[in-house]
Amino acid sequence: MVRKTKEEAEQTRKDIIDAARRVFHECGVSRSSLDKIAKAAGVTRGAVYWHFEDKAEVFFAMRDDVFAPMLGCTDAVLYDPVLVNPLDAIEGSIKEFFRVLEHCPNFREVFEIMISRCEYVDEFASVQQEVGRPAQEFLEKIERMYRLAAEKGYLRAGLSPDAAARDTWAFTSGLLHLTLGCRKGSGLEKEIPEMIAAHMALRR
Amino acid sequence: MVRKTKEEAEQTRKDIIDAARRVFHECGVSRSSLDKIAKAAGVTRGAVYWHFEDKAEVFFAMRDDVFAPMLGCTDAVLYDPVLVNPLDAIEGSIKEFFRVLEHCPNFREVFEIMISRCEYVDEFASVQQEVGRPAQEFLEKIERMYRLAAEKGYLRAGLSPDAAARDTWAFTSGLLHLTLGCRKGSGLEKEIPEMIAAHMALRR
DNA sequence: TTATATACAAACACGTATGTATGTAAATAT
DNA sequence: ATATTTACATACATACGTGTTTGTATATAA
Repeated sequence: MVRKTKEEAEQTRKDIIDAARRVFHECGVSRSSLDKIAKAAGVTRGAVYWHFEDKAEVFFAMRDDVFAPMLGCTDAVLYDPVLVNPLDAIEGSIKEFFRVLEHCPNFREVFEIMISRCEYVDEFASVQQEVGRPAQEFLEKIERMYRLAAEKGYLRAGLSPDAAARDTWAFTSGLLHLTLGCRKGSGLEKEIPEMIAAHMALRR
Repeated sequence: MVRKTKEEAEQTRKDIIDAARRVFHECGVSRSSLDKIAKAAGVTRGAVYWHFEDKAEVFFAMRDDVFAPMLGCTDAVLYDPVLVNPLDAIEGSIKEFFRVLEHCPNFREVFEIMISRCEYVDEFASVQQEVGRPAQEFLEKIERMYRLAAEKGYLRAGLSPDAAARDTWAFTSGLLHLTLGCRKGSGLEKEIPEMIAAHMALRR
């Protein structure tokens, strides 16, 4: 049998994305040939070329699958109305981010691919810009939260909300890279929540 | 003429490393064929294979060329006896790191290659571990400096030196990735010194 | 019910990267 | 002065990845 129903076809599309994530993670993006991916998904390159233009499009599909849900998770905490102190919201959302990263292998794999298994040149150069946008948005979100915290009197006296935001921004980025990159498997994950708590304690 | 003197041969070796840095930076490591590198250096692949085993060895040679000098630069400030306050030493050495990064294109290119133009799999998987060691050493160095600062009474009361060190560690890593990665060319470089100053001010 | 579009598999053509083997002129050792 | 390395350039064989084309059985539309 060759022809599949629409639902079956949609499933193979998902299978390909799933396989791509595994192969990208194991071989790196450039060494992941479409044939490897196809075989990992139990199909041939024909199926891959049917569903996607080329490897870059597979990559983008894989990324989009986890990026939006991840933002949803953290924003849910960041804007949780139960948290009256914006500093609690910031701390909670950053903790939530790393909690998801640790417990959801799919998310973790995609982030690891993007951080240390992909070369940002040519058709992937744009990825860096696209990663830059969420990073920029994160900065703007916590800037607003810090300003709110300052208005409500929760921010330590004498602290500039914008400076605090940029510091937290760099801290979070560094923590992400350290935990997924060079310090992977060093037990750093266990210390992350207290590092975040200590970071926030500095500005309370 | 084919045969060169020892000095000339050493020069072509350096030429190859120099060309490799440029090509790696432009094309990414995986798409940098040895032929591209050879042509950029004005030689053929024969010369490259004479001086190096394979591409990985070229990569490691290129990296070693800048890593040691960079550590020397930052340590010189970190252990400068003129700076009696260890917090000044920490602030100075981090600022020095980013100053060198901004003003020395060679260093900058190598760091950009390692951060966003190389896939850490297979023969390059070790690179991540090797990058992890300097990162670990940096953490230990500033831990000692923060403890010293605490002993001397320069550290803000109630602050744990180790927690402060880990926070600074993540902050520095994040700043590096943000300035070389997704936020490149966004004018972030100008703000770096004041971000570092603000970061350190939090613990004085 | 027949026609057509779909969802792939299989085959083809092409370029490109790699490692190695061979050739060679000049530097260096003897 | 001759022999032997050295420092490459050139040529060869092989493998691999890509994009495209063709074939085809079946789902779906008409």
